[in-house]
Amino acid sequence: MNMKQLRYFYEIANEKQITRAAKKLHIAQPPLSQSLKALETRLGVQLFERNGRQMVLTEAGKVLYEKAKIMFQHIDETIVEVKETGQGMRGTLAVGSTKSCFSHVPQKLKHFLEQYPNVRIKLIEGDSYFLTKQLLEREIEAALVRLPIEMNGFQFQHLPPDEYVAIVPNRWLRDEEQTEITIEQLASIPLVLLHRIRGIGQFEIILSKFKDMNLEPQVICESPNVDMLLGLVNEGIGATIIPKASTLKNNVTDAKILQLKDVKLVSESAIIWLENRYLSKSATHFIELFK
Amino acid sequence: MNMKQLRYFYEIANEKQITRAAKKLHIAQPPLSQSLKALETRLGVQLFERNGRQMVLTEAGKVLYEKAKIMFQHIDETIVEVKETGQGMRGTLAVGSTKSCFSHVPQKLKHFLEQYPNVRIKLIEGDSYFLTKQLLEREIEAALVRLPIEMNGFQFQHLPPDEYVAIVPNRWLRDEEQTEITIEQLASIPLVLLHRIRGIGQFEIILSKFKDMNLEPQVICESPNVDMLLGLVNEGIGATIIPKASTLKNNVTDAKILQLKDVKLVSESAIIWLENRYLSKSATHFIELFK
DNA sequence: GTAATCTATATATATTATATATGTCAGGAG
DNA sequence: CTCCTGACATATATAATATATATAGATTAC
Repeated sequence: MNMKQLRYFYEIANEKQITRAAKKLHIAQPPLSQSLKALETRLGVQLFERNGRQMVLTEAGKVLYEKAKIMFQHIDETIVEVKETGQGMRGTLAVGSTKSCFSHVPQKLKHFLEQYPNVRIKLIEGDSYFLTKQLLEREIEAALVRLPIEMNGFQFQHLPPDEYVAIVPNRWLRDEEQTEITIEQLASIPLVLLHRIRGIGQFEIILSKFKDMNLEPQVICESPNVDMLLGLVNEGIGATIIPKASTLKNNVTDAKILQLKDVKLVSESAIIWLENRYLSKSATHFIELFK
Repeated sequence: MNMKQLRYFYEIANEKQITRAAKKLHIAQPPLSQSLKALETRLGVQLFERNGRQMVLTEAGKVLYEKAKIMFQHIDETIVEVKETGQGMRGTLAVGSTKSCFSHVPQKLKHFLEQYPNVRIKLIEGDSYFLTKQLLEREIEAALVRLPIEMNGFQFQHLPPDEYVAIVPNRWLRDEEQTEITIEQLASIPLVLLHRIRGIGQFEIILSKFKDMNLEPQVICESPNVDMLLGLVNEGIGATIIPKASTLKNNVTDAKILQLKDVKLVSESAIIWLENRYLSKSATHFIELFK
């Protein structure tokens, strides 16, 4: 079925006259007569009664008229939805974040949803390796990860730098008011550290700091999961060194957050996405928020 | 929006490749590329990601794909419904009948509905004048009426002829076994007779029979409504002369149906419809049953 | 009965859709 | 790494379709 023919038919039905409909449609009358005839021939059905100069819908014509009305509505809706989706005003945006970067997410997400209330967010969590794999498989469009990572094929936008802090169980603290700790002191406490499953990352950077000072830390546990580490710390099993933003409101309970005194250890994180690939407007808008 | 473009888009989405879609659509590849581009331009939205040789739907493309699927279904349904309505397989058929002709209706209607189960019948009742008016106003497409009527502008099909009978209350009957009555006898009984609101009809024909025999009937009441007449007869107020088919199963209770002995009085009735006007296929089918 | 007005038809023209030929780019084999 | 294959994109030519103009036929109003 041809949309133009259908719209012409619809206008004739509204105007009950071919000539008047033609004027409304800004075309001449003969092509409109022909168009109607062509439609009737294709459907094998008479759509109008022609009594002299009166054009009255037949039963079949009435059916088509009602159906056409619905169809036009549907088309209009479709156009709006498709356009809005294309402009990132609507649809689903899938993004990922490592646990240690998640602290950046809530605020940005809030701003994003204020601006684009019809966009639905799909959030997934995982380590950098998993997230880059998800990116390549197009399961997500952007991911927040800790640097360094292998950046080949990705574009990125740095997040605000994030100082490392030590989380030390109360039993190793000298006094209540302590706010700092040295690397040397940390070397004497059992450590549980972040370590991604594969590739180099923060783990190696932290160890190098000890090595620079000829210290040998007691690493008793490593895990890619910040929550697990903090669980161990809260149990008093050991201390950890993590980016400050990884400490959320309620995940440090029986330990204290201390600044590193004699070293400047900064964690770089970034939002990354695939290079030279289609990026949805929603994703573009989301990434924009981090600039 | 253009249906052809939409169907092309849909096929590309299915085949995930323009070349393959073009083969399925029996067109060359370049016009298909152009068609897609034109659609994207018109919507102002990218519908596919083109990564090398891969064609993957964008978010907006997915939206359009799903909407298109629904739209095609709707179109298919519409075509079937419109065609069926045009062929009289579906829709509403409005017909009218006088009360006195109604006895013809139930059986025919049964046959009709067996053959066209998706057609809905709208039945109205009224006198000939009302029904012809309804025909001219296109409220009904056919009507069963008693003849004679003014046939200008109508086509008709005769119904089986119908003998007049007398309905006489028990109090005027000589014996239980009586099955006939003469005009002369009827002239001595008060009569309640059918008489349409305007125009000539059966009333005049019946009176002429009395006049032919130099008899003066005692017409105490006339009405266009058979049921009213029979109500009066059943109350013993008078006798009546009506076509036999007007007596239904349960509307003659305290009176007896007697044949007219010395005159042959036959009522002609017909199904009538507008001449030189569009007649729906349903109506055509219905009228066909009376041939 | 005649003028006015509407639909239908015939033919010409403009627009659009499609085909052919060719260019460009990405991915895979040697 | 280079060449080859296969896919999409572009340019141009041709076919199909839609539209316009002119005109005939038909019906209503005066």
